[in-house]
Amino acid sequence: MTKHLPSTARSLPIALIRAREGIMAPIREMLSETGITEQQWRVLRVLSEFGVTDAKTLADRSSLLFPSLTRIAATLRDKGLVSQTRDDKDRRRQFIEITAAGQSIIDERAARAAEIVTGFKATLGDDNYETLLDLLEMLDPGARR
Amino acid sequence: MTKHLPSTARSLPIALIRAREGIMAPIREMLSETGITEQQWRVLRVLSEFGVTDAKTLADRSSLLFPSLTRIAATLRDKGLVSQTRDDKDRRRQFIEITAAGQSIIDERAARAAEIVTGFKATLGDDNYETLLDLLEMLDPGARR
DNA sequence: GCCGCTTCCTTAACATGTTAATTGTTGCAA
DNA sequence: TTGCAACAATTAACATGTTAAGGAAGCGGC
Repeated sequence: MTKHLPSTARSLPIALIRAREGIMAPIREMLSETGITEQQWRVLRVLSEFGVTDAKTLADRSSLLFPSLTRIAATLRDKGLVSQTRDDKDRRRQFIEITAAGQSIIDERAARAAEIVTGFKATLGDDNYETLLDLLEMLDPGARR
Repeated sequence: MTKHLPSTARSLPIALIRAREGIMAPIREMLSETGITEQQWRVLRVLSEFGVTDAKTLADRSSLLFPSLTRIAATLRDKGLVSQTRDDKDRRRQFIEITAAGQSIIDERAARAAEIVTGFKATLGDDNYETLLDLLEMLDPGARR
């Protein structure tokens, strides 16, 4: 008996990519004027929400692989948007903190970003929006216990 | 009145990334033994489903940007998995076709790939699976009319 | 202390994502 | 036919994704 692959039009990986493309387009447009990338924005968002964070936790919360975070942190540090400090108790570890300049970038765009989110909620409907988040969470290996 | 950003835990872009991560992990594992990447697999899938395809259409159906497709096509050609031919009527255009060797890679993994899809359907439930695809499609700018 | 193991982080190497500039063709209009 | 806009594809430059290897610091047993 043969198993058939789903048509690419109903392929979950492809659907996820396309949805992400649709979501990110307006966000990238918003960020284009700031000179920071989508991932850098994500890191700043997490730092703004949680405060000082060690690198491992930051990578996890930002959904970034460690090598990516290393590069992004260096870029953000060079731009003066975050600061890095070593943990004196465990000198392998590193803490990362958002600077005032970094926080400004978040603050100046928070309203616009919230508008974009509102737009998508309107597109899907509030109920569907929550349903979608729930279903996506079921596919997240980090969220399944 | 201030608009607040959603907590990163309920952020749609981040949820999409994490879901994609969960979906792709077993697929990447399956592909690791073949030496082809997830995107190369996607291109081969589309070519297998639609037959000879011009580059522009192929990029669209594979959800790849043109520069990425250029590189991937070159890689696949070097591996002997696709062939490229110029359009004689319009020498700007290019047709791409899967080779027998390329088709073999699809055929040999189709059953395993179908199993993986079945697994996710089981995780979500069939109804939720279809709901998820529908919701994702609503976010795809290419699918909205 | 020494050894080996683990953990946190960095580097390296290659593939892709993203935007912009460039090349080669085509089609059309002055 | 010449000139130019539009189009297909490539190339370039930089950032990130992904995997593997490497380096530095802690940890435990001897």
